[in-house]
Amino acid sequence: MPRSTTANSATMRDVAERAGVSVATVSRVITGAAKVQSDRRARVEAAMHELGYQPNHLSANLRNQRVRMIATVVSQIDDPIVSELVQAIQRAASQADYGMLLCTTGDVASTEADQLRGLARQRVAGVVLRSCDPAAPEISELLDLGIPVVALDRTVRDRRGDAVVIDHVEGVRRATQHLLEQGHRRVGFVGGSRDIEPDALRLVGYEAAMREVGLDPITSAESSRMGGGWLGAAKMLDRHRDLTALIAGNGQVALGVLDTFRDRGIHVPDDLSLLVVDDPFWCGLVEPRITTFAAPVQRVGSSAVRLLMRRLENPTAGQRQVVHELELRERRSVATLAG
Amino acid sequence: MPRSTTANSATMRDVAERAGVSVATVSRVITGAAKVQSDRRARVEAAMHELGYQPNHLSANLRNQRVRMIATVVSQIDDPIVSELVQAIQRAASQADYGMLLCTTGDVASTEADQLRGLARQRVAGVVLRSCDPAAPEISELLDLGIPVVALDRTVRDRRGDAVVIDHVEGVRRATQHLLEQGHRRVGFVGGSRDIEPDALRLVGYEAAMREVGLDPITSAESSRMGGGWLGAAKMLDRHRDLTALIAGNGQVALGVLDTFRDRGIHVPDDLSLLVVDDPFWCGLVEPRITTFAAPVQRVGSSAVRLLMRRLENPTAGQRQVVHELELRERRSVATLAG
DNA sequence: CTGAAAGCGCTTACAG
DNA sequence: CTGAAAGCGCTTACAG
Repeated sequence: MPRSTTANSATMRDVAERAGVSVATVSRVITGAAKVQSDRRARVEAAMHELGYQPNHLSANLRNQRVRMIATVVSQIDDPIVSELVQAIQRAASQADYGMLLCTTGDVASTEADQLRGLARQRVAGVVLRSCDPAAPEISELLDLGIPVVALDRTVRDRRGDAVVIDHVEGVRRATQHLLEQGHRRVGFVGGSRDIEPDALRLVGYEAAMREVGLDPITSAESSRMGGGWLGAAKMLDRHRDLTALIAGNGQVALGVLDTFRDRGIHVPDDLSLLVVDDPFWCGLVEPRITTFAAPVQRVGSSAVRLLMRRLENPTAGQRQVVHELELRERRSVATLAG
Repeated sequence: MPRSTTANSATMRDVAERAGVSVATVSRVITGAAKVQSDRRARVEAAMHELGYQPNHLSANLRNQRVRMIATVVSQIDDPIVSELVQAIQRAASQADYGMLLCTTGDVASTEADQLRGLARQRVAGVVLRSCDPAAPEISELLDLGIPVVALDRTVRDRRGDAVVIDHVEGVRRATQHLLEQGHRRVGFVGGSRDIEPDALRLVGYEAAMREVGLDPITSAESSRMGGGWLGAAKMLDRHRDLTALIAGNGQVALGVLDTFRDRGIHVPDDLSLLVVDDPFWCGLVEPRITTFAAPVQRVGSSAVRLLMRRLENPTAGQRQVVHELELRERRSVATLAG
């Protein structure tokens, strides 16, 4: 008869009694942390089976002062790029035998702070943070508790954490150069909000490339969502009728840009060339397939988990930063202009 | 000087000492579970602040025998429908002050079993399960432990759990009727795999609607992914040259169907009408915008969390099932045939 | 290799 | 309203 107070749930103690061994031995069998005589091991395994024993990690967590879970904090996941990223993180975590807690912030700093505070209380093993508030004190509190934080794609002020960096400036610089090489001169950049770090950096990369060849940048930065792309493209096309190519600063904005194109009956690439930064799945499926410059999202996600796991194993390891570059995925949305 | 053994982390005991009260009082202040004299309360709050105290849920979890986390188990999230669903679940959980653990199974039964076993060990508060193996014994083990399981969109054999059901049969029956009402007779259904419950049910709904009016069903069920739609549509178009409309059985399959259309230069809706079951965001954005029949995904997600919360509050409540219907979102991909 | 025992940091019945 | 104490179910140094 189990003595456990939790309804119909055997404990290690029940198993130990049934197998005629100590709870220490049962624990050793389960964790595999130490050798146990094979006949005792067999008795323990039989007892576990007979009792339908399910280990209770709650107590192990307390004892070990850690949960085998990492947290991923992002704005929202109903953006194909983000869900691809989260998926990659989840897979990598799962392979390392860690669960993944998903937190969304809607890019609202106070929500992010709430989430981070909750993660501290839960003592998650680590957090992958695509932050909207680099200076949040909650980040430091996590670090103070010994919970590693990996900054993903967005800087964090507290420099104790590792980081996965995407080189947006250089990537978009090269993206712009790609258009210039195809003979385009009047190239506009419909970007996301300047308040969002990667979007701001992309704008910088574009401007750099244009200025390097003595051209005036033509930019818009309404918002990082679809509506911003729609509005930005509309205004830009009104003001600059001689544009031959547009760069959409991210996947959401690109959807809006395409909407504007449709409103006006603009055909890609005959009327206007289009290059998208980021490569959501639909860019490879629409007609015409869209040329993109994109980070290797899967690898970005697994890098983050790798950094986290490394620090979990060695909390005092030197601070590390992994940089990923954007890569050209050439498709059919960019026309080559005659000399 | 804190006595805690965990590095630089104050415990309730440290707070109690500093405030000159018992740990019980500190606990009462934090949980708000009982009244505390206001001056003592103030002392406790001051002490917490001075020590930078962060409550440690690990111990509370053990004591309470539950974590304030629910788990969501789905195949993968890089499908817009699934990420929308997961997002909705995450939001609803967050509003109820629960965290959300995300598990993906790739629709592989053994992976799902592993995940469920892990959730049992972690003693999550509840699980929202879009299962690929209705008969998995791990589901019963969760229920045995008193962990509520809500079956989402896919049946679970163990009938102790609540369920959120989507009425695919009736929905697709009506979708098919919608096409018939527009004058179509030769309507094909490019569905997902018959091994996946919702896809199988959708096929049934289509066949029912066709037979009701004395028409022969024309179906394909290659796989539930994009490739299945591509192949299925190609074969079907080869064999049935007189088709006037196609139904794509889910969003992934629809992408493949569109690929086939592009390969063959088929224009929607002039050459062929298209109706998609499910409404991933891109259906409202492509040209022409695609008419769909879809479940209210947000509400499906929040229903699941509501059922879970209800059962958490009252574990012995009667078993409940919430049914959602597919709704028509009429756009421009279906032509009306004369006659 | 094995067991008795301490302890992880909370919460809550119990007594006052 | 408050405190002392038990206990949640494990893991692991310690002694043998």
